[in-house]
Amino acid sequence: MTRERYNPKETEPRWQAAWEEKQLFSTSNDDSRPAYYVLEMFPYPSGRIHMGHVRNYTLGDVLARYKRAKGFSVLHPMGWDAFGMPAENAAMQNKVHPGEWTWANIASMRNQLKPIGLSLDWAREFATCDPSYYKHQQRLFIDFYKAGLVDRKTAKVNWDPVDHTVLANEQVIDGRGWRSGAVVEQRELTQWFLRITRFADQLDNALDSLDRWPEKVRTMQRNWIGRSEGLLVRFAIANAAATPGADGQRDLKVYTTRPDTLFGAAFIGIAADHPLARTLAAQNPALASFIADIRKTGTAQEAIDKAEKRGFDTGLRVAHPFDPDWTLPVYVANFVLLEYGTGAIFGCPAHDQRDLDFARAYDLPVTPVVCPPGVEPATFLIGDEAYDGEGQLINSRFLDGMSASDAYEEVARRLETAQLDGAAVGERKVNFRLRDWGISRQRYWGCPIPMIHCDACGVQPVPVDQLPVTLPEDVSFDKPGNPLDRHPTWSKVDCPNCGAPARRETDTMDTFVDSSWYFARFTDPWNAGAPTTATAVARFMPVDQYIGGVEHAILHLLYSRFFTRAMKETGHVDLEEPFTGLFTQGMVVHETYRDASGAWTEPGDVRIESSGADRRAIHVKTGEPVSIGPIEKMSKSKKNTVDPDDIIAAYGADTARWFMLSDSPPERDVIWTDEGVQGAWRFVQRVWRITQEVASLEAGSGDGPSPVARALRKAAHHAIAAVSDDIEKLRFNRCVAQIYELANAIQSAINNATESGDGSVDVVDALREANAILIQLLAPMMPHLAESCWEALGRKELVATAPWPVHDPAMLVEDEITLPVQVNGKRRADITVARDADRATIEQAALAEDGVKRAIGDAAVKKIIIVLQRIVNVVI
RNA sequence: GCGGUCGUGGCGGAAUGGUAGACGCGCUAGCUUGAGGUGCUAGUCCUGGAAACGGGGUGGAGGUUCGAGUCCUCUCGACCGCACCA
Repeated sequence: MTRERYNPKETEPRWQAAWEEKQLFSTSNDDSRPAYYVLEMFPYPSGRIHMGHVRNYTLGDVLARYKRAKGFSVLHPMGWDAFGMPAENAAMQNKVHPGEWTWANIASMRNQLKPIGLSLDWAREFATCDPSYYKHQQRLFIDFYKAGLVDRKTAKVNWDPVDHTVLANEQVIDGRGWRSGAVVEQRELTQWFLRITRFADQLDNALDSLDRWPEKVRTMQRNWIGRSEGLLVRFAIANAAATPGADGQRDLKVYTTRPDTLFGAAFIGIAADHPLARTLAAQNPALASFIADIRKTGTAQEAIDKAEKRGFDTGLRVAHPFDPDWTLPVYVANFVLLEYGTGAIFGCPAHDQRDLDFARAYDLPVTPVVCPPGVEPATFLIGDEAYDGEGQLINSRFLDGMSASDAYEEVARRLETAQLDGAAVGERKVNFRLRDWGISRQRYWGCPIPMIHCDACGVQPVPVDQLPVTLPEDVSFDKPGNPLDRHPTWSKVDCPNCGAPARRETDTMDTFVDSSWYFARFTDPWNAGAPTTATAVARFMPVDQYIGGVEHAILHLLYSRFFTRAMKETGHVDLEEPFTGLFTQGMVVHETYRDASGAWTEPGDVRIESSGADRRAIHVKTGEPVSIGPIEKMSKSKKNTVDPDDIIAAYGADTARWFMLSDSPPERDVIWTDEGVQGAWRFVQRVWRITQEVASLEAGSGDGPSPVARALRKAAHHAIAAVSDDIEKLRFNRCVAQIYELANAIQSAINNATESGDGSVDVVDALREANAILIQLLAPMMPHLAESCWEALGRKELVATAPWPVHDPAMLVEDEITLPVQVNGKRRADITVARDADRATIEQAALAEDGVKRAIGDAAVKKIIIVLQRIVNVVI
């Protein structure tokens, strides 16, 4: 029989309008049902949605729709991470105001997003560049400031002398500004910092509790925080008077995680920027020129990799803490970092590779003090490799014979009690790699830092009732630098304290600040008086499932975790961890194509021909062969992008969503292929056809129970259980497989019924039930098709409002089960027995099988292992 | 160098320690349909055999176990992250 094909172009907008009209996805803050918060990382409004967005939002949407059907009040919002540099670059290139550009992009991206059919609560939409949002961010900043969580200090920054702005480390490529190409300078600037280090220990410890986060992300954060336990040791300076520039210097503080190796010390290294190095250099031209020289070696990673260990003997000597007569030379060394620890180290060449390289270059003694297990101490020598493992202490006086960890404790204990100038020589110290978060940016298109500089009163926060500090509209981008800085009037303001003329802060905030609390704002974006509403936060936070790309594994997620703690401390939320569940999805990738001249060729211009195992690509216009290149992340430069608009126009949103979900596990990359999309398209049509056939079936003769019907019901209820479980675990590719299996089962039952004429009442009933279940199970993934099918089944309400089907456990229980029978672990036969058959019955049945008899042959049966309802293994 | 993830058909991928390869793509054959992205049926890990029925098989080598893709040890390879952090 002929049926009309399913036409998404007609149905998809219709169902979207129906959902909209009934406001199905707007979430009330007063709802007695349990809440569930699904959030995908909000997009930067670049102007176009790409396939990565479609994948990200589809994953979240499946979960949102499923949880809604399970009876939760689901919060699933969308907004825009709308501040940032691209808007300013566009302003410079096209003479369009960053705000205008951004809002136009938001409008067009919203229009692209809507046809995907996502169940989003658009009533909560906001953009971070809107003063109604950043007003509250300024309030948070001031509250943090008052709580001592904000710091203003000088810091070394990457300065682009052409663009007149600070660059983030990742914006410096081979020592040059990524945009201007100018050689980046290191400058000391006074900057605003958020004191993330105050929470370093908490941020590290709490990672253990985030058991619904990928292990990988937790490890990355742990490394980034870089907690280490060690000892601060003060070395007395032995010859201050004899060293020009060292007058008054009494001690030098060093941080070490290996106090056990103290007797292997050969030298002290200090950073080029260490205060002591500076004072010494002021009296020592040779040292000054050495420092200037090593500063020149680039900051680029490659340069650091290749840099040789270099040092300069300052002439200064310090005394060993356990032996005042033993002095160590103090070097300025290029591999010692000022930013970590105290900016000074003691070098133990035998047990640290860097120190060893240095010692070899400057001919310093290499004394092994930790002997590896099983090695004779007398013969233990260090060659080109330092030994950093455990072992027994040697050449270490009172430590000799101890294990390294006991020696660590012994040294720490002794130095904690030893005195130098009235203070302890040693102090246990937990150190972190994590630095405070510098948020000052010399840019226009960001959230203004709400501070005022007064000559008399110093730095003053803007009074809260004067917020927001809005960005001026009349700015120009024809010159490099920060337009706020050169605006004639904007920065002029009266000091809130004394009323004298003062100056606004013209730096704006790093855009990572904007995204560090937006998830909390979504719980009540209507609150004009405060950033958050306690009841709304309590209702929805933390986010139950957060979904986004792994590229934000460190910065965004760590900043958000910090912000949540800071907001707790300032009374804006009552929780510490913002995201209990985190999922990092893979990228959308595609084959690349190049024509004969080597030019990248778009997938739309390529036709793939295959015969057998051969795949060849041909240019559709020229007919010339095209070479198929590696599969890579979709990018404009390689022209291997597929435009969501085109796909939706050709196949509809459901096909695109289904394919995204079906082909790969969500955490892995998915390869976009035209064949795959067509397969998804065929399945859409197939579901539609099946539904129409089932809907038109008329119950024939026969009213007894049918085994066909029973098998179908089992398949359907099994699918309910499996799909539900897989959605909970975000294993959508397995859901898809389950749904295919159910569709196949329905298909064969239909064929069976129509061919044999066995359309008994029971079979038709079972078909209708299974078909309804099929539609409901795929509804979270292909919501439009599901509505159309639901309607075809004669249902009056929307499937989007239908409760999730519940499986009947009785349907999953088999009366008879088929057990594989192995002989010595190899399967030789199957037996079918009653579900509750006892061991003796099973054993008898197993040994009666021909295949089993043949495999046993003349051998004696040693043992028979029977795992009930699983397997039988005969051991011979 | 350090840390993490992962190696399964032609491809994407399934397998609470219990029948390896579900499901899809592709391919093969037959039927159907036929002007515009068809549909249905059967087959598709390798290998011997007409078949029945065998042999082998989850990067490699060992081990634990009645039984290993799964657990353990070593090893090879790929990808990702960090990288002079004392």
